[in-house]
Amino acid sequence: MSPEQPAEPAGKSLFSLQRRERLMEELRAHGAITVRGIAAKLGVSELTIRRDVNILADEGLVSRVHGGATLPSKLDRSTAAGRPPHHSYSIGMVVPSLDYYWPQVISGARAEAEDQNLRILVRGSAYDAADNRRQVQALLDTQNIDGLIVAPDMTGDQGQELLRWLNALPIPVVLAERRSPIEIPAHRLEWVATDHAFGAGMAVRHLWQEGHRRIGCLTDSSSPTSPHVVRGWHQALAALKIPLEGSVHEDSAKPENGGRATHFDHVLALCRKTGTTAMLVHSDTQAVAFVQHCVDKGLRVPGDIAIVGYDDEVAYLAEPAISAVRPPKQYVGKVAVQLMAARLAEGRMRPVHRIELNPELILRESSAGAPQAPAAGMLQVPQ
Amino acid sequence: MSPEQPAEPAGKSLFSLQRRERLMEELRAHGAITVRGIAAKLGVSELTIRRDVNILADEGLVSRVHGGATLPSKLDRSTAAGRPPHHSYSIGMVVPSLDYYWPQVISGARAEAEDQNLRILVRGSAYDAADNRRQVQALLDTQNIDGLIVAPDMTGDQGQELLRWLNALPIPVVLAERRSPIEIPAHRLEWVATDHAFGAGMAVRHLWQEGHRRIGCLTDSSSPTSPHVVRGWHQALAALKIPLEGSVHEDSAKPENGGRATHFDHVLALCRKTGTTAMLVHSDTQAVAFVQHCVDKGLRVPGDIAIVGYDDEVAYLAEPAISAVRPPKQYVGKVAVQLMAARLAEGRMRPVHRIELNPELILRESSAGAPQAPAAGMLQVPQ
DNA sequence: TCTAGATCATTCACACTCGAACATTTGAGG
DNA sequence: CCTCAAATGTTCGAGTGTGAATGATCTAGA
Repeated sequence: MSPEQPAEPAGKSLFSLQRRERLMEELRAHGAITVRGIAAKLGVSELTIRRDVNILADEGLVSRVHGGATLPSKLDRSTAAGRPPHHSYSIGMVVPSLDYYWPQVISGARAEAEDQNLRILVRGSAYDAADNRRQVQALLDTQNIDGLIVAPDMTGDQGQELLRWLNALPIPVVLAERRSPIEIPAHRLEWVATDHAFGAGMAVRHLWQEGHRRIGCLTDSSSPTSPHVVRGWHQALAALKIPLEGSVHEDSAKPENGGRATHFDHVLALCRKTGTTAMLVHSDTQAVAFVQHCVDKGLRVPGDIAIVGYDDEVAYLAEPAISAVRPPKQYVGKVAVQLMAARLAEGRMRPVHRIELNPELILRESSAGAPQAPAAGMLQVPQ
Repeated sequence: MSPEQPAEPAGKSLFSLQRRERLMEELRAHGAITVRGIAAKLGVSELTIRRDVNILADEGLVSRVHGGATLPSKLDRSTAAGRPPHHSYSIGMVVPSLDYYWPQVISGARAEAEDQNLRILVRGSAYDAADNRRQVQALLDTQNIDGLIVAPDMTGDQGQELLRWLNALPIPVVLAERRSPIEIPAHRLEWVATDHAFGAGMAVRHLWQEGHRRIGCLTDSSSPTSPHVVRGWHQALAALKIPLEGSVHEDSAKPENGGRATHFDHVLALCRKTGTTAMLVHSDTQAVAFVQHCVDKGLRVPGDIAIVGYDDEVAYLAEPAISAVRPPKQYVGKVAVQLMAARLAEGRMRPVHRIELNPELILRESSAGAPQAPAAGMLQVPQ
């Protein structure tokens, strides 16, 4: 391998097909890309990106423009405009982040919208109810929205009020990765969400099967996902008869924890004290940092401590690569659009659908094998 | 590297099938593999890996790229040629009754199957796990079933064992009006079910809004639906701050209750004692009989006692016509077939879907209007 | 409208990968 | 023990993907 790579953020080089896949993802997430930007992001030359764009344009998957590419447009006369676009409906989509997690959801939604011949308008928002509402209102005011897909902040009174407001909107609303709580009879709201509790349980069971008997949990309470992960962790511990007290459960978002390194040291100390040999770490960004910290401290992963991340955004980049629970992000977007399309087509007679999707557990190195065999005889070192 | 590391053909070299399995594992873990890397890891020559990749690519399990392989991609047009065989599938369907409730589910399933160009084979079964299994086995043996939609009995050890067996079947399985419990990690089972708890809650809230402050529940514990109805009733009482003790909750399936008339008299006596003016009656067959009984006893419905039935099979036949919660039976069948069709078309990559549908509340005469001025001494009747 | 700067297409070179033919090993059955 | 067939390894010429250089073309801004 040629190690004279220019500062490559992606760590490992991609195959051409993956590169084009990434390119399409970026395109669907942002609506347009620049050759320069993508080249830098993927760590290849601009020429390569141009070639990719040409290939994709030949298949009609993108429209070429000077300096980059956009989603296929009917204004692009180079393509064989064989289909009547006739956008029957327009859907607004408001998501809390355009950097993490959500680009893939958007990508799945865009792909499905294209199949269903729908127009989709995406807006990013802050992680708070007031801004959620502002963004939705903006879509309602300026565009002609027939339906809304949204992942609102649901915390506090503001969140509840927002839900009520959404429920009362005159257009159908689908929540993505959110559930309407039973306390609020938001009976018109449909949703599609990943069953994060199931995902966490799957991770715990996997670690149990690998031989771990003390399995901790490191979460980030600032994320809406976290409560579900913790719930799944609890349920799995109960099912496996692991006592809750004595199990490490730390929150990396608590302000009093000081610096991250300090907190990680604290967590490791707790692990040592309780005999914990495996950790489920929510947000695999955290997991990557945690593994790095462990390695720096001379701990072997997975020998001394096994790690499973949650989200699978960057888990594969770590060294060693981190096993992670992967929510079906593309499908969340896809199913949300399917729900919306069916609702728009069938109207009120269709019953309210609420859909949970199961995540997948991706096994990599960070959780392989039993917890450290203390005095394991040196096995043969063949070859 | 820890012991157990399969960096070499340690112990036993793998058979080709196992090797391809490993290859797919690595692929799932990292999204892509290099021929070189995988060859080194498995201790075989690169050519062997290339041959494996070709085999897997022919089956559409991977996409070939220069230097390795990736997960199947739509951008890979080598595979898209004649892949979708559109060979029509056959679906088996086993339901616990061909008289009550299920005919409409079957009707919805049949309609959707026709749209999707699927063949569907329906079998009735008894309400017990052993017969469920017999019927499913018969379908598997005699017909050529590509998928199974089933509403099994899930009670007791036999029910759990049945679920495990279904989960292990080599064909996709969709449960209808059943949920796989979290205790059993039946992770492959998908389902579509009515949210009966929501339906019961809707009924309670409706009665509350009509002015009732004591709302009882008459259930039939022999039905799998009943626990959910009771749960919804409980949750709604809690939300409305109606104390649970003092609320009438009777089970018409309990054997010691003697004849139906006797039991109904008992229930009415309880209502009188507790000041209950409204009842949610599960299975509207029961509701019809109960209304008849009330009328016979000279009680006015809804004047003296308001009734809401559950299921809406025959509720409209009573005199007066009974308000009832109507589960979206047609849609349960329809969505089950949709799930199955999508699963058969998309294969393993599709995440497991679990869908809840909301029922509808059909308002008729038996629950209209406020409770009448007390004939006997009653508790406070505000508003 | 014109100019400066950016973007694009073409060519060439290089390294790596692929596939075919042939050689070798492995395992099952006679 | 032998034979055959399937699986695997080796070699080598052809093919493929990538990047640098260069000149043509395009866009933005005055």
